[in-house]
Amino acid sequence: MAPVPAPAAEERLQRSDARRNRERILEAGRKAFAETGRGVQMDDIARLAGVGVGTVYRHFLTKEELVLELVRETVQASIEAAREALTRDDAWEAVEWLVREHAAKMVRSRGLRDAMSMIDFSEENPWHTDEARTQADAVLARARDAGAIRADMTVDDWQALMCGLSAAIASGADGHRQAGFVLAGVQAR
Amino acid sequence: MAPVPAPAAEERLQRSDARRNRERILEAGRKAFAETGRGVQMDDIARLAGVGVGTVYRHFLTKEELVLELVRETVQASIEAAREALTRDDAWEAVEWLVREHAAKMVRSRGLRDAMSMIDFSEENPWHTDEARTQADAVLARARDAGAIRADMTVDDWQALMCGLSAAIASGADGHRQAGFVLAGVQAR
Amino acid sequence: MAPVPAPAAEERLQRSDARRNRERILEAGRKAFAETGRGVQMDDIARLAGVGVGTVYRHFLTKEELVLELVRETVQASIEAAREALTRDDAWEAVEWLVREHAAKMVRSRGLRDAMSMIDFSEENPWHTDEARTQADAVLARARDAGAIRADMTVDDWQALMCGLSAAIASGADGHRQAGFVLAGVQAR
Amino acid sequence: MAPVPAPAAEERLQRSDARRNRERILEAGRKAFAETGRGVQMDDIARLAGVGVGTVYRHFLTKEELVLELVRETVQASIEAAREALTRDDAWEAVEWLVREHAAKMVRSRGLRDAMSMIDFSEENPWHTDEARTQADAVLARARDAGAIRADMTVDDWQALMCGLSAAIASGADGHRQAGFVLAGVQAR
DNA sequence: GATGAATGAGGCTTCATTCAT
DNA sequence: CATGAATGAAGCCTCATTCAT
Repeated sequence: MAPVPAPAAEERLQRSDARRNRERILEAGRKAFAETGRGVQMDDIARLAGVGVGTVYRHFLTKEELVLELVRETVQASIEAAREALTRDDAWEAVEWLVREHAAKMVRSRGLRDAMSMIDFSEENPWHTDEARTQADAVLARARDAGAIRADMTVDDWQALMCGLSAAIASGADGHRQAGFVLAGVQAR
Repeated sequence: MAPVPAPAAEERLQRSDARRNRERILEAGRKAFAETGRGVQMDDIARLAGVGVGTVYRHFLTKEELVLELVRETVQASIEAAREALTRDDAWEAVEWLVREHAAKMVRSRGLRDAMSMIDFSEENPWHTDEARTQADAVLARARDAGAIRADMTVDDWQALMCGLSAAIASGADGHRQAGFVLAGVQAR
Repeated sequence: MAPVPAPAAEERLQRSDARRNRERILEAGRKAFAETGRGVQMDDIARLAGVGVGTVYRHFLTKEELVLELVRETVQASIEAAREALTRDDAWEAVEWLVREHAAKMVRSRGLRDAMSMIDFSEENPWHTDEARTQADAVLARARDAGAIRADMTVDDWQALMCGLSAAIASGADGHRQAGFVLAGVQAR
Repeated sequence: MAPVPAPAAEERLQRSDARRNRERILEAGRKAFAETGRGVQMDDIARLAGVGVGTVYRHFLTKEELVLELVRETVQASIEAAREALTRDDAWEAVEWLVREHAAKMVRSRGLRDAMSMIDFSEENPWHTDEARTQADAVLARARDAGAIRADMTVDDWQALMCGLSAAIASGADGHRQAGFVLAGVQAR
């Protein structure tokens, strides 16, 4: 009787709008960090995204939440990179590719380092999640077993090295060269 | 050279007082950064130093000035470390000692990294001074010539590596291990 | 009286729907005030009512309108209570019943006091309408004439007393006891 | 040697300034509440006091702290009023004077009621302190023993009555008349 | 009509810096 | 010179209200 509109369709529409806005905000966040560094203000991000501040806060409860999400994306990409790396036949090449990928990512957005440093000691540091550590360790373990990298290298070592690499690049260094040093540092022998 | 007129006794007293205050403020700044990281407030530093904020501002025109001085000290120490390193007979040992010295310094005060990152792109970044670069290069050049480190390594590479090492340690990593990776990374072969 | 044209069946449906929604919103408003006090947000009320905020605004142009309606209901109930009271034979009993009724209502929803205080000085304070004052006065006049309550008591006194009683109860006091004090306060002698 | 200035004297000077500012802020708070009710903004209070917002926050950590202090003052006055009341020979007169004093205070600043309602359920509601309750009870106990007021009246009853009286007056009622009703309500018989 | 995402003015609070004592 | 109270611009966040779907 009462013509109930198919909610699924309608909801999905709304959601697609909202999802698009969310994406625009994250995109704005990335740009803003890249340009302004940790000094970014929520209002700036909102303006860049072309939405009101309220909308930013509808999608991210606090500034930290937004930053956290930005880092989560990076971590997620890192996890996927590790998976991708594992498809290589050569254990060392996998490690190499992983480092270069990370370096490339940081070169593309040096601001990410700032975002990362803002939550270094947050309870929910996405780098400390099981998945992030496990995926990285899969690459490391294979390389260790193959005798490609130092036998004593741990995930913690690895993550700290990536952190250092990020900082070096963020400070303006040449990503390719820094990646080279890191690789030479971890290689067996 | 220029014959500075001997200051009156009273003046000298004041000056020594002032110098002592300045030192206490810097010391407080070090502690404050170590404890609170980039969140330090001028009031905190003043309280730690046992002086009023006004006094802090008498010695340092702005917060950035104070931070800058903190970093300058680090850079100065680094310069002296390089000099000290050069007294070693072995070119590689000099490099090794320099890296470990830097790591040790950062372990002692992880907060320093925060101070350093606050002025990364300041016009007057003390790491970019001639003296800092020249001294470091002296150590590097000798090691390069001795075939101890990669032949293509530049001062820029080096400083970025130190920056990365600092960040890695600041993030909680084991200083000794990280230093090890850096050393392996720069070593020839 | 005025012969209203019978609305089309469809229209009537919509109206009954709308009326039902309106009632749900008011009910939600009551609950929300009871739970959250003056801190209620329009979104809370909407959620409680199971409708969107937009719907709340379709029925009430502003938050104040909604609150006003909540108070109007209370006032209306008070008017009807006065009518009911007048059916009692005993003039004092009528007064007593009226006070106890008010107290009971406030005990049931201490949040109402908050709603009431939000519009205390609104132009349209429903307590200030003729009907509210006249009905109350009918009870008072009879009691005055019967020598049951102080001869000098005005409607203004009465309404202020009810206001005070509400506040006392809202602050957590025992409704029965407070009603007792009010009654003793108005009784003749 | 170093001529240390008598700190006591200097400090007292500073403090007298600060104390004066604190007083001006409280005074401004009283006025602001009286004029604007609970809607007062910290900026308004600062402007009224002729100081910057920062100064307000130097003296009161949060808005609630300021409001709390405003209420504390009222409570303190109430405590002193109770002491004063006890100097009367007649137990009933003491009660009467206390009620009238409270009413007079609320007439002088109807806005106080708003301040009070803002912290009704705060953990530190100053009305709930031992001293406030004990002092009031001293007056009540004497009056109870003298048979001047209802034998069953508790401090809780009393405080709720004062709360109601405040609300009634704040709503615009005649303070003298309302006080009269309260007194009649508590009197024995 | 209903929905709820979007809006943005406005509120509270912080903190680098200034200045009267 | 030292002090620390005062300053106020600026940041984060809220919430009544609007409006596209």
